[in-house]
Amino acid sequence: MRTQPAVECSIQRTLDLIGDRWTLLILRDLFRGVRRFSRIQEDLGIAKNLLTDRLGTLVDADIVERVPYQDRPVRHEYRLTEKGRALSPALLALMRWGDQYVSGGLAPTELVHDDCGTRLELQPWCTTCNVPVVPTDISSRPGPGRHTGSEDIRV
Amino acid sequence: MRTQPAVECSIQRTLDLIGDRWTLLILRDLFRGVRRFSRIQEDLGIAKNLLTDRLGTLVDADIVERVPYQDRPVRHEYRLTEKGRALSPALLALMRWGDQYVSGGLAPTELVHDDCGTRLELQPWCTTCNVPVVPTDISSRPGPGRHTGSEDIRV
DNA sequence: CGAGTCGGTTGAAAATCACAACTGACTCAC
DNA sequence: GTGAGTCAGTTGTGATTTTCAACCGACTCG
Repeated sequence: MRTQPAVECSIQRTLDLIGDRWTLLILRDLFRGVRRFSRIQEDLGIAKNLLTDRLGTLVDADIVERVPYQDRPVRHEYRLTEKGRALSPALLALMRWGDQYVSGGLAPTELVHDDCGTRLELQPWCTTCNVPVVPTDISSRPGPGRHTGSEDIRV
Repeated sequence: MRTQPAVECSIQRTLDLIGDRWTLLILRDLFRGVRRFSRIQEDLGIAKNLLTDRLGTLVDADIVERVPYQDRPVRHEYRLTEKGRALSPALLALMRWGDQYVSGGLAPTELVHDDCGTRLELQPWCTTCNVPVVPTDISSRPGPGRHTGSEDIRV
């Protein structure tokens, strides 16, 4: 268990929720359309009791919802909520990093823009200048949710 | 330990490397400029033996490098390599998600574009159409690194 | 009726983690 | 030159988590 109190950082808060060894993998399966307990379990090789526990946590956090897909016997599947779907940029960023640095630049799966078929990149975007922004052009500042004098992040 | 063989997915490969409870938090500290063993240790509240282990893994994976910052006694600090710095979009995406859904829309820390001060968003970008792309406009296809018939990802 | 499926629960063994104590190389104050 | 302090760890032990296998209940299908 974490001994420190939660710091004023959304990365920490996020990882406290979904940052364990299995949760992001479960979410990836849900994005892929693998929504049933047994399918996820065999796809990931996760222990059943852990999958029960992790899905419960995700449902409690409103990232995933449990919806019945049949009666007699009633059985449920797990679907991403809007909050869960909002994690797609994070998953995509992890995937693109893995493509470049773990899979040797050869993506096992590419994501493409429906309209034109172009392979998608993921980068910070400035909505004012309407240009992509590289890490060296980024600064940080305290936001409206800042309560204490914690340090800034440089990316 | 994972019982399944690594599947053809860069998310899984990435999470096998950095997807444990502490590693992304350590990387966040390195992005923030917290680079010394004892500073990271007290900032995160991680056990020292675990921090030793995680930093070793990151150095082995060439995500972080161990560089001396003084002699007598020689001491080292940990710096992100280019491979490590390339994780910034993933950290940023997790941070933005946390801002919106865990910190109640109030970001403790905002990232801004140096040139204009606009708060940064992170979204998939189509370099051909020169427009941001929403999840519903994304498709997936097997990429050059695909070896087996694994399933596609929908984000 | 018997076998099979799905979505779990339970219990025990194995792995991992947290915490405290200790170490080595060195500095700095006295 | 002794004593306290710092930094970056290592080691040992007990607590927590994870894994693995077995079992269960509700139901369907043959």
